[in-house]
Amino acid sequence: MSGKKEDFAPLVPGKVRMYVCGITAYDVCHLGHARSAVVFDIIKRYLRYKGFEVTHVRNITDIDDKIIARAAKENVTYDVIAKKYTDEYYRDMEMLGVGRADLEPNATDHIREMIKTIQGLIDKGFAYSLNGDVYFEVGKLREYGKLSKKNIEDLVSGARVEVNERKRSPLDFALWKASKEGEPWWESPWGKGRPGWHIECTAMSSKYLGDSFDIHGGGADLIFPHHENEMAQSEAYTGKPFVKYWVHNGFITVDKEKMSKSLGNFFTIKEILEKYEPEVVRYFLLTAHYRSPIEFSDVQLTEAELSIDRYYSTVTRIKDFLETAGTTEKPGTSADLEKLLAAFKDKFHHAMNDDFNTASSLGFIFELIREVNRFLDSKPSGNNAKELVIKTSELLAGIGGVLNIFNKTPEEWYRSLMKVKKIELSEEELLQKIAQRQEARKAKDWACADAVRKELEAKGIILEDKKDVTAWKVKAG
RNA sequence: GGCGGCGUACCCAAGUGGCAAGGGAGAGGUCUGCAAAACCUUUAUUCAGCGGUUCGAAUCCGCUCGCCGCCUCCA
Repeated sequence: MSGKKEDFAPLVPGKVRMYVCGITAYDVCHLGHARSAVVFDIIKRYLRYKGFEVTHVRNITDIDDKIIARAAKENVTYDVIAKKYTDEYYRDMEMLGVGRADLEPNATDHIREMIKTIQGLIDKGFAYSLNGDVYFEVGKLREYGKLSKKNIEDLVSGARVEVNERKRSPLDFALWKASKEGEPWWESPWGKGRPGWHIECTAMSSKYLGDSFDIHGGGADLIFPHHENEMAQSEAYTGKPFVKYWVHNGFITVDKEKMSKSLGNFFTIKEILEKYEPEVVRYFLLTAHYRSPIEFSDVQLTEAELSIDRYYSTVTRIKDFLETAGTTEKPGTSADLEKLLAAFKDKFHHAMNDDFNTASSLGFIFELIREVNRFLDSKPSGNNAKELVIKTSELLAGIGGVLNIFNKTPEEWYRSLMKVKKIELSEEELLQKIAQRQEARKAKDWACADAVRKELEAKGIILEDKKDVTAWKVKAG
């Protein structure tokens, strides 16, 4: 609310109530929707990891102008559209590792609550009805504009709002809209109609989280008018502060411009997942701070893929070491690794405590990766060395668990890459080629061995010769 | 016009008062039959520019330039 970072202290100690604006189910989701979902998924996971009991509500708007328009165009009822795109949404989210919210209410299941809130606002003098519509009277709320830091005069003078002559002010916004011919409707004290955009969040958040709660989130483009109006309604209705911390994520940009439906410069999640592994997309979204804009490009996604590959390569190396390390105690150069291991969790917590700095956290992960690689390069052996390496891999997995990345085995990662890169080669064929090459290598027929490697490389497969075996992986990037 | 944000190496990016994380790319090296991976060295005496505050600023203040967002549906 202050527009600054503040120390976090929930209204009820140990419990966090969080409401995040979900989607309007009228079309498939693009990467911008994914960012918002991933950001709040991380916030929830981290708060839980820190021991808070989190109640997360994420609504789905299943009735609004765009849904109605789409339904009319496809000649189906609005609920068919809403259902279809809600299902698509869940499919996308699951791919990206975004968990379900605790409560995922639909607007149309809460018409009664909304009507009650609207009636209350009328009774308190904050709203008025007009030919079956009901409007919130912005001028009645002195603090209107405090979230988006706008004042009413500026808004009025700059108003590009379509003027409805009968509204008392052009800024007054609809709580209830009378239905036109052929539109879906619900019975109300003001006649047949449907709810305005903002009222569902007011009604549903108070139903599930109470009049005041801790965190309200959504994309930065929702600050005005949506969240401003939502807060106006809620505070006018309850007389209590609505939300303690507003959290808004920044945009995805394409050529520096906001990715959006209206500009048409968007990429759907589905499209992107045809070219990139889901984990790559999630990782990419964590490489910049959640409030910063993040530029979408193939270069960025490719770099994310390379980073993840570096992680899994190291995991493989760790696994090999644990399987083959001898029992003779040989310490290796472990000082730097031990130092970092000791400090690692604090560093991670510090970064995440500071407004969920995932980019910084990822940096620490790669510092640790380098240190463990250095340690392994020093050819240690024995149980102490193993323990250090085990501790490292547990730490890495633990952090990965909080961010919900790095949770595959390297084999799963490479299989997944094979699929997404459409490499037409079965694992069986691949192993056959490798065996063939091993024969050649045994016979020191280097030309033949190199030919096989070259052949596979052309298909996107990299071979790595180890002590007695040859491992394969998919070329990242 | 009002409000808000951003500008850090070749690219991405963290850092918001005490000698500039991390990833990618480039160059050289170690290792290897050759590779790959990994590691090492190297690439910002400097953080858009100009002033100011301070023992000390990328970090605070002021101005200038450039880019973007919101003010209308939008994650």
